[in-house]
Amino acid sequence: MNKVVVIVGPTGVGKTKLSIALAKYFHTEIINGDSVQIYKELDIGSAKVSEEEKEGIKHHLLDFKEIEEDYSVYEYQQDLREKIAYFKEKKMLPLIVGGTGLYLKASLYDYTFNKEESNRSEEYASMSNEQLYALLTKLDPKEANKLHVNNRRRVERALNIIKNTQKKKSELLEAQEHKPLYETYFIGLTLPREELYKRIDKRVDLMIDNGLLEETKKLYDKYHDKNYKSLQAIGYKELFMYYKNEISYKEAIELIKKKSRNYAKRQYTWFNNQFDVKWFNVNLDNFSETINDVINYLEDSL
RNA sequence: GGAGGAGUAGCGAAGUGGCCAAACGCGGUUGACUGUAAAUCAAUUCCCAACGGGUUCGGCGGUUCAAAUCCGUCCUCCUCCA
Repeated sequence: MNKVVVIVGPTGVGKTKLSIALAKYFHTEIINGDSVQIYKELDIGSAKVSEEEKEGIKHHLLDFKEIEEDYSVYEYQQDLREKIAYFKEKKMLPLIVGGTGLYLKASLYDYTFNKEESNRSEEYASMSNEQLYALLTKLDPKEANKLHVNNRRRVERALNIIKNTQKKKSELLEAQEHKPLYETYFIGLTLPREELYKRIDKRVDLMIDNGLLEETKKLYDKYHDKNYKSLQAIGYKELFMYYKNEISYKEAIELIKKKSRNYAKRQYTWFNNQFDVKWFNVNLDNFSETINDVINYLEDSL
């Protein structure tokens, strides 16, 4: 089985910095595992690596989709697997850096998506949560049991799958084995919660200093009448609300910080419960020590 | 110095004798996750050896079978008049 290294961790711990060091050490390149950094034009707000920070290391699956493109796990899964194969061919260690749990899980494990699944139907729009849930309970009780009535998005999705494939979603899932496809080493970076939150808050202020307002304003002028999902990302969504005069500037900034903190927490939940992660405490005063710890661990394990 | 108003859980804010450990919102914590995932959703949030118990509603004291709610007093804050 192919060996793959994945750097995970909440937003703002220093994954990017570590990834560059590892890429240099292992003479390899970096594959992005973040659902937002995939998009062009979302640079500052998504904390995308700058050219300078890259230090000449090549990045894949980064900054390559247009804002208006509808990219999802399905495409990512194909792209990432292709990349891993490409790395193998080049005899390079696939080094993935990312925070999007589902994208990684779906790609590194044997998740199967059916082509017909994707079409979304509008016919449910007028139905209440309860009605939708009742319908799902009738068509696929097992799936309904896993979902909460209020999770409308998921309930609708299950109904669409049943409609498009003529199969129960629960059956489609049960047919899969969820086995890992690669010998994956999950490296996790972590910080005490309070410390992390402070860093996240500070980083948002820093983004503003680095021109987040200019970046978002430009996007707003271009796309404000569209509803692209790429622009639902933290930072962009809130600033758009500000430009639309729905909230004040101060509220927007506070919201961005809060959403980022909430997101970091959700990332922990995912990584802790979905992957077998080897965690490393980040040494803020001496990051190279953290880098060394990781390298030592990988040298012993790989 | 005088007149009025206010002090409720981490914050905001209901409640004005029993159904109050105290609505609701925010924030926090925990969790779910197979095509919107930086999304969506759920649970929990005074303390504990927890289907039970212990302490709360600025402090102290009182009335009452029963108080966050009534009375007295003290403290703090706000507005107005001097």
